Amino acid sequence: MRHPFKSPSAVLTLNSATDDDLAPKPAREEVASYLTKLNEAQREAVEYGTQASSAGDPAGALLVIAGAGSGKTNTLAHRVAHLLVKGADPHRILLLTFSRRAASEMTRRVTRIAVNALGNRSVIAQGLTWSGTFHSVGARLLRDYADLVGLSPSFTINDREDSADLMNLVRHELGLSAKEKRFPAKSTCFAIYSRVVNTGVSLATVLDQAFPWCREWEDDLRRLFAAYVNAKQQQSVLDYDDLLLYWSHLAAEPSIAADLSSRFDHVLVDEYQDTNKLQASILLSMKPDGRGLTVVGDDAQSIYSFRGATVRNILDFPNHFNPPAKCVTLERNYRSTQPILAASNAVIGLAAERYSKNLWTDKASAQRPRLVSVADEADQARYIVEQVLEAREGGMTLKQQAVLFRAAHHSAALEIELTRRNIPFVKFGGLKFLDSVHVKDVLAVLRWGENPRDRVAGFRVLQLLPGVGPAIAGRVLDQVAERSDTPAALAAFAAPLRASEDWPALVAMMSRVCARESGWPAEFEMIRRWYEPHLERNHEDASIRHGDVLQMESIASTYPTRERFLTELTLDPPDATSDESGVPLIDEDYLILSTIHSAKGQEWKNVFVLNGVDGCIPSDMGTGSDEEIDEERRLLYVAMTRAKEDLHIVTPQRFYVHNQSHMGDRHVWAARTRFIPAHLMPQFEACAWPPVPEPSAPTAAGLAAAAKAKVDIAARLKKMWE
DNA sequence: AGCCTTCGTACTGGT
DNA sequence: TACGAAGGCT
Repeated sequence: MRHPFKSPSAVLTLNSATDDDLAPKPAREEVASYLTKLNEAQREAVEYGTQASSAGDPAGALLVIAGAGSGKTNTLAHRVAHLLVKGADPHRILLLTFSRRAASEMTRRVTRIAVNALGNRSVIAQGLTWSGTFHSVGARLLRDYADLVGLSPSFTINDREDSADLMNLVRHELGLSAKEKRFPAKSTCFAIYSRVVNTGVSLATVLDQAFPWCREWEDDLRRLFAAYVNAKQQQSVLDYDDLLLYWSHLAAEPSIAADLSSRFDHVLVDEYQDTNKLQASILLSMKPDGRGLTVVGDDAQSIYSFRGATVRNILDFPNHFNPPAKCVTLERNYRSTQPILAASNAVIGLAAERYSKNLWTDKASAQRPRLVSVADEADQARYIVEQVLEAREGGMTLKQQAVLFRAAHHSAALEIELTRRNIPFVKFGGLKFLDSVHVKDVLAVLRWGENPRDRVAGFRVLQLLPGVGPAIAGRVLDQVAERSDTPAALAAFAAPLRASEDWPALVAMMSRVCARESGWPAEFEMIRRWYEPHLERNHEDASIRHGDVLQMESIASTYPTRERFLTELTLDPPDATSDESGVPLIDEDYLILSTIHSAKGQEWKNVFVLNGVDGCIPSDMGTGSDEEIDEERRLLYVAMTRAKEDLHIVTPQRFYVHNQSHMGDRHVWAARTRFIPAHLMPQFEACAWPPVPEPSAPTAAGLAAAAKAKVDIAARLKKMWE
C-alpha cells in the first residue's frame, strides 16, 4: 500500500484544488506530497471536511478512533497542518492535548509538515498559540474573562497539596478536627470533592461508589466543601478543578459563550478517552453543533477513570450531534511486531466491553513476548540489568529501552541495582519536583507576593521563621487581610520575641516582592538569598535541597514573568525527579523508568513490564468492581503496546508488600496476573531466570553450560572496567 | 505558643 | 514507610 512519492509541483496543484468544489476527490497522482505517506484511513481523517467548504465554514464533528501505534499523533498533526494549508488561521485553532509535552511535540510536527507543504514559514511563524492541556488553556481564558465573572485576574492556582492544605485550614475552622471518631484525612476530603466536581455525580453516590468508609461523614463533608469553596473565592485562589469548572460556566453563559466559541474556528482534542464529563461539557458548549470539532482517542487505552475520565465520552461522542459525527478508525499498527500485537490484542480481547477495532501489522518477527519468571524482586532487577546491557551491546541505546510499572514505588529495587551498576536512568511519574518542601517554600513566597490574599501561601512562609507557628501565622494573616498594603501590615505587626531577629528581613523581602522591585527573574535570586539561612536551619540535607532551589532558579529565568512561571509550573511541573545521583545530562544516554500512566503516547524498542503479578497489575487497590478491573486490564494493554521489537513481562514469584491496611509488612507469594490466563500462554514465550542448572551428574549439555558459565565470568570481570 | 517525640493510620495513578 | 495528629516539655 505504498503511495508514489510526489514531486514539489503537487503543492501547487493542491492550492488550486480548493476552487474545484464539484470535482471528484483528486486522483492519487494529484495529492499533495505531505499526504502521500499516510494510509487511506489516516488520509480520510486528515482531509475530512476540508475539501468542499471554505475555511470559515468548517464541517461537522469528526471522531478518530486511533489504536495504539496507529500514527495517531502524526495524523492529528497532519490534520492541523492541512487546515493551515487550506487557509485556517493558526491563532484560531484550539489544540487540546494531554500534557504540555504532547503539545510541544504536536506543535513541532505541525510546523514541520506545514512548512514542508507551504514552503513559507511566515504563515505559521507565530505558531499555534492556543495549544495545551485543558487546564492550562482554561487558566489563560479565565485571565481574559476574569473581570466579567468577578474573579481577580491575578488569581493563583493551588496544586493538589495546596488544595488539601486549604481544605485542612477550613476543616479546623469548622471544628471538624475535634471529633471522637477521626474525620477523613485532608487528602481524602479533597479527593472526594474533586471526584464530585469532575464526574458531575452527587456526593452521596461518590461516597457509595468510591469512598464507602466515609459514608457517615456526608453532612459534615458537604459543610466542609461549601466552606472550602467560600475560602477559595475570598482568597482568589483556584484549584485544578476550578479551571475547568469556571470555564464550563463561562461557556454555558449565553452572553459570554458566543464570544468564547467564536474565538476558535477549529477545536481539536487528543487522548479524548481520558477526558471527563466536565471537559466534554466544555467542548459541547464551545461547539454545540460539532462544526470544527475533532476528537481523537482510543477507547481501549482509557486509563484515567480515577480522575473522573469516562470512556462514555468517546463512545457517545458521535450521537451528540445531528447528523452524528463522522467516524474514522485507524487499525493499522506501525509500531509493534506481529507477535507483540497478537498478545496485546489477546489480552484486551478478554475485556467485558467490546472494543471497536482490531489492530494489525505487517511487521513480522519470530520472537514472541517473553513472560519471565524470577524468584523475587532482586532477581527481577538483575534480570533487567542483564538484558538491558545485553541489548546495549547489540547496539540498542539505553534510551531505546524502558521499564514500566504500575506504581512508582515498584521500581525501588531496580533503582538500587541500577545505581550499584552505574547505569544512568531517569524516572517519570511518581514523586514530583514540586512535592519537596523546599521547592514549595520558595513557591509559597512567590505566590504570596503575587496574591496577598492567598492564605495557604502566607501561612507557609510565616512558619519558616523560628518562633512562628500556626497561631501567630494566623494572627498575622488576619492583620494582612484587613489592610490593602501587605508590607505595611507586616511591618506593623508586633513580632514575638523569638522571631524578632528574623522579622525585619522578612518584611524587607516581602516589600520588594510585592512592589516587584527587583524585576523578573532577579526577584527569584533575592528570595533564594533570603531563604538560604532558613533552609540551613531546618534541614540536615540542606545542600542537596539547595541544589534543587538553584535548578529552580534556572528554570525560572526561562519564563517571562512571575505569573507565567507560577501558573505553568503548577500546571505542568517537570516530570523527571532528581535524586542524589543527579539528573543525567540531556545528551547522555539513559534508561527510562516510568509508570505506565506516564508512558502514555510513548514507544521504545525494548520494553520491560515489572511485577506482572496479581496485586500489582491489577493493583490490589483497583479490584473493587468489574469496571476497575477492566481499567487495570487496559493499563497492561497500554504497557504492552509501547513495545516495538521486544517485550518482557517479568513475574516475581515472591515479593514484599509494605503495610497493607490490615496485615502489615510481609512477603507474599504472587500469582501471574489474571490478565494472562493459561489459554493465552501460547502467545508468550515462558521462561525462567536465572536458567535452572542441571541437577544430575555432568551431561554433555551440563558441561557445555558450565563452559559457558566460565566465559560469562570472564566477561563480567572485564565489564567491571568498562 | 512553639517544638519535639510518639503513636496511629493510610497507602495507585496525574492535571 | 512516612506523614499527620496529639501530647508533653520548654
